[in-house]
Amino acid sequence: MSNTSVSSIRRGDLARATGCNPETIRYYEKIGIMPDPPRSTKGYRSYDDTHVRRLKFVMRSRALGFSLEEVRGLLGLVDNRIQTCAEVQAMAEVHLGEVRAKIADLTRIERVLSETVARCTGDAAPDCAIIDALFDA
Amino acid sequence: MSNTSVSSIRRGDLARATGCNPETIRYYEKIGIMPDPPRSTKGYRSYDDTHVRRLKFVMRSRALGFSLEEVRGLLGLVDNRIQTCAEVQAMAEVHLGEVRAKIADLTRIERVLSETVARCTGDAAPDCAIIDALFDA
DNA sequence: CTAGGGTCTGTAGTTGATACAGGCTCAAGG
DNA sequence: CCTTGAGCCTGTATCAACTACAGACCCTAG
Repeated sequence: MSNTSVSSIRRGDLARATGCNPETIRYYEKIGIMPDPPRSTKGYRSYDDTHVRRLKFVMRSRALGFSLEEVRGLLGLVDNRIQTCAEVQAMAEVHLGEVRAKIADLTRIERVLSETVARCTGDAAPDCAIIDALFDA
Repeated sequence: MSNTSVSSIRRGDLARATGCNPETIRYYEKIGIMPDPPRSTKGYRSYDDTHVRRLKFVMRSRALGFSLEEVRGLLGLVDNRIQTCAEVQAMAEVHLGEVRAKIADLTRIERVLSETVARCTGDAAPDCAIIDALFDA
C-alpha cells in the first residue's frame, strides 16, 4: 500500500519539477549528461524520481559554476564508476581556484572601471573621459 | 624630416603590435568593429597607426569586460557619430553594475564551494561530502 | 631553386544552451 | 463527436567571441 508508484512524468513535468528549461533537458540527453529516458508507446519521454534527482544535481552543480564536463566528472562518482572521492575533491579545488581567479579579475576590472566612470563629467561634449582613458591607458 | 611615414604593416605585424590573435583581427573586420583595410596589389591587408590605436582601444575595452556590442557603442563616439558622452557614461555605469553583480554571484559561489570542499575527507571511500552536498542542498 | 613562413579565402568547431519549423498526439470543452 | 489548444516529437539554426583548420597563393633567404 506504500506510495512507491514510480509515477511516470513527461518532459514538461520534469522541467517544472526542477526549474529546468525543457529544451535544456533534451540537450543534456543529447550530450549524455542525462540518460536517454524510456519512451511511451507513442515515443513520449517518460521520467521518474531518479531523473528529477539527477537533474537537480546537475543544476546545483551548474549553479556553482561547474562546467558540463566537470559535471560529467562529478556524475562519474555518482554513477559509481570512474571517479574517486579524492579526485572529486581535487576537481572541486581546481574549480574553486578558478572561481577565486575570476573574482580577482572582476575586482580589478571593477576598480579601473569605477575610477574611469568617476572621471566622466557626463555632459554632451565630444570629449569623453571614458573614451580618453580607453585610448591612453 | 619628421617620422610621419605611414608605415604600412601586415596582419601579423598588427597582431604582434597589439597582442591580438591574427584571426581575431579578421573576425573584427568581418563584424565591422575594425574597418576593412586597404589591400596591396596582391590582396594583402595593409594597416597603419590608426589601426594599431583602434585595435588597442578595442582590446582594452574587452579587457574591461565590455561586450563587442558595447565596444561598438563606444566606437560610436570615437567615430564621432552616434553616441554622446552622456550615453557612453550611462553604458559604462550599466556595465559596472553587471560587473558588480558578477562579483557578488561568484563570491556567493566561492563561499558555498569552499564550505563544501572543507567538509570533504578526501579518502577513497564511495561516500563523498561534495557529492552529498550537491544532492541534498 | 626550393623550403619555410606568412598570407589569403571560406568554413567548422567551441560552450551551454535557446528557439524555431513542421508534424503528431492528447485531453477538455462545446 | 469534433475542435482547439497545449504539449510533445525531430532536426536544425542561432547566440557570443573567438579559434582553427584546409587548400591555395606569394615572397624571401639560403
